[in-house]
Amino acid sequence: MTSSFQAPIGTHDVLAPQSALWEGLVATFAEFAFRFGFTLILTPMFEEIGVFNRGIGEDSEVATKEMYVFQDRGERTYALRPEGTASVVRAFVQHQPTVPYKAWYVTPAFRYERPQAGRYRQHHQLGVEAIGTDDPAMDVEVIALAWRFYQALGLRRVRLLVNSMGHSECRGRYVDVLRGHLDEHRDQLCEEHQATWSHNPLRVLDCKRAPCVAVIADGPLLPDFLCAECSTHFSAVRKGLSDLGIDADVEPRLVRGFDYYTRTTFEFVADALGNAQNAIGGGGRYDSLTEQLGGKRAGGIGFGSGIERLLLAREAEGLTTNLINRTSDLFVVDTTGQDVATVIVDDLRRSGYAVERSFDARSMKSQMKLADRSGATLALLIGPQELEAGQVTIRDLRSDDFAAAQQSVAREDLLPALRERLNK
RNA sequence: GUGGGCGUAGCUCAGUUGGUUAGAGCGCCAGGUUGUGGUCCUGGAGGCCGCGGGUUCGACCCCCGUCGCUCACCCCA
Repeated sequence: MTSSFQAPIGTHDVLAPQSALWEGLVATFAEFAFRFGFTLILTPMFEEIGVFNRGIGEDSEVATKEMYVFQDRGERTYALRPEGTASVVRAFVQHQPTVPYKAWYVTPAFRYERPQAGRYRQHHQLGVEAIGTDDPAMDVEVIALAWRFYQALGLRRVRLLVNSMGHSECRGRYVDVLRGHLDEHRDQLCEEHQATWSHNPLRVLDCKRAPCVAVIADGPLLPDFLCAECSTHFSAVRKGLSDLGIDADVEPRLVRGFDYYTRTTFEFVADALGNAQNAIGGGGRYDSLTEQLGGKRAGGIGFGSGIERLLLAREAEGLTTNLINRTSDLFVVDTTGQDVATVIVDDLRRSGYAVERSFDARSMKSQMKLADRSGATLALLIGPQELEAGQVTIRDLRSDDFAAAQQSVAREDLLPALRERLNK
């Protein structure tokens, strides 16, 4: 079929009924964020390119080959947001809200990649940031929010991996030793990293290719290089998680794709997802990002979670129930020209019911069919008889008993009758 | 960026060694007499067979290109 336009590569239109799953997910996350004391933040979808480059690292995979960069008519260079954190931190630096500043967001994120299962050029993230405290209890709170949220989604096969990157000094010491180790084995690295290992040795830890994996396997481990303070911080985070009954596997080779992380880093892996795109969320602490973006020092921690992957993970775990009800309560069938329907539908909606109706003056049979398909519990029938008598016939669409399923009431008695029938 | 698979109705797919008006199921619409859905029956709408070029008397089918979808590597959500 020839169609003149279609959604760009790696992007998707989401229509009902799938979109109802999104509503449920976002609503659930909003509720949890609220419970945990986070307020909503909205920031622009694009920023000056430096906002992203400085934080995530100019030589990171995302910055070098995945960002959507463009110039506007004023020749300013902008980039479409590739992730959620940088914009929030920029807004924090700009507005200086009282600390700790705790914000949640839901946003599209853009990365120019070859699409595949669980990876898109536009994907969507739910996330939080808590800025202005170094307290490990905040790390615990942020991770707990994610964990409790996943539980509420019904996900069971999720593993939490944690690590500590230390602060700049201990990380610096580690990088020196790592660099030495890589230098020793430089010829054994994968092709790409033979050329680039020296520039940013931490990237090699992230490499999935066999040669690099082998070299890293007997290399130095980050947690062994933590200073006393970072080590204490990391212990406090692990203890806090353990106190909450949240199992965390320390993964000493876990480094994440963005350079801004310090101390705590973590990732949530959905084992139900068989493919390589099984990370449903991740995050960490970024204690120097505010300074990198021109502000005063303020420690922060956050996480982001991909909506598409959460939905894939739910599907993979066989979780089919939606988190929010998106079927109508009532369907109004009117064969008298539908002027009555217009008024009754509005009345009912003002009373709080979810009400659907048909258009184009379809036959009764046709309207009943639509009523059935709408999923509504009850149909309200208005034909010439009801119009004449000032009545409405209530028909239970979910009952097999034809006689018991139907009842006619006066228009003024409709609301009480519905309250009884629907129990709401 | 590299590599594999695939593009035929809204969806899932058939389509016989290239042969005339391209099919099915589901979905959609309308009927099955006098106001009733979920089952059943009948009928209907809906396809430049992704696009462009080539081979051929003739192409959905073969060849080339292109665009797109999809999966994997890599990276990540």
